[in-house]
Amino acid sequence: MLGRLYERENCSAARALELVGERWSLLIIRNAVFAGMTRFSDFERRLGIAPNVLAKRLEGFVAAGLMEERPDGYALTRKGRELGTVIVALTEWGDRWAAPDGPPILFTHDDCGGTVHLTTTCDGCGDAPDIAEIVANPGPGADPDRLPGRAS
Amino acid sequence: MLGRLYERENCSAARALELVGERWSLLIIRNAVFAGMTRFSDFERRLGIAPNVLAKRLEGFVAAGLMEERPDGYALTRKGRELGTVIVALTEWGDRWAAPDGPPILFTHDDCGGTVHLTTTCDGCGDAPDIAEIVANPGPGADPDRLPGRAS
DNA sequence: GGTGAGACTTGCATCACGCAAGTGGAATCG
DNA sequence: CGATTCCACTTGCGTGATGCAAGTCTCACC
Repeated sequence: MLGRLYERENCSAARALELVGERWSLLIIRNAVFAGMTRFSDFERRLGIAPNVLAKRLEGFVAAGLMEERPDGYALTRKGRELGTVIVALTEWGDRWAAPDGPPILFTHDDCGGTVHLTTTCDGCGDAPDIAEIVANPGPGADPDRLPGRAS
Repeated sequence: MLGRLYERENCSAARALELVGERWSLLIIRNAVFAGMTRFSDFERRLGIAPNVLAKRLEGFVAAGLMEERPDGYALTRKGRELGTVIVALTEWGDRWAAPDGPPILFTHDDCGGTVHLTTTCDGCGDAPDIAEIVANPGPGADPDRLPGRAS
């Protein structure tokens, strides 16, 4: 968890980054979600992360409800597991723009073995709008004094 | 750009985090993508970010090809704009798990005004698999010595 | 010319991360 | 049973990152 929060931000992405925006956090979550990792020494060895940093991250995940401490390690909660979507989004972006040798990792559907991608879906017309066609608007929890910018 | 890279990681998410994993980075990108922000002082004022940190971030984004410097400010490239998907993913996660007052921001389709969500799509069966049904496998750019974990 | 705004730069203090060594407990082996 | 190994951290310290405040330079406007 970030030492100094993004307090002026009325935005769920900022809330999310307050929990997982520190160095190593999303890589720990990635290993938990997609490699089924639970044990301290596995995270430490595989990531090459310092044990004091890892301990602090895991403690923060437990406090934030992303993980629970068990006798055999740290288990993701549903809250924590659903950060998998963020990992997939990062991976797909990285595949497209930062993977000169092609995608190192492919996400597949456990049931049928098909390749899984993220897509946008419009509830109105059913299209899959490009990012350039998506605009941000205030929602039910909006605080007019704390908008990220010209969200109009 | 992270001072110390995730060199042992053969994973596009890690490559992405090397570019945008620092404090403030994704919030800057968010404001650029969804609020059309380009000017230094707007980023600085709206985010409450220190000018030396902001200058360093923007310089890094230009070097990484996420933005281009223009007479009127910093313009996103396509590479930079497509990080919008990551912002949407973070926002949706935050809406679900960290927005007690409801979603502050709703993403809508510019054309029809419908609400936009991210969904998974399986290329094999057409379903929208839950995260728990998605597994990570080595892809074309995989280096067997540098896998995030039991990616099998 | 004076003023104000924008785009940064600089200097310094505090915090975050990395490294290495260490501790304590549990399990295994001879 | 003692020695060894492994695991889960903790501790102390140095380096790098961030935040704050003041500053400089340039440009536009009056």
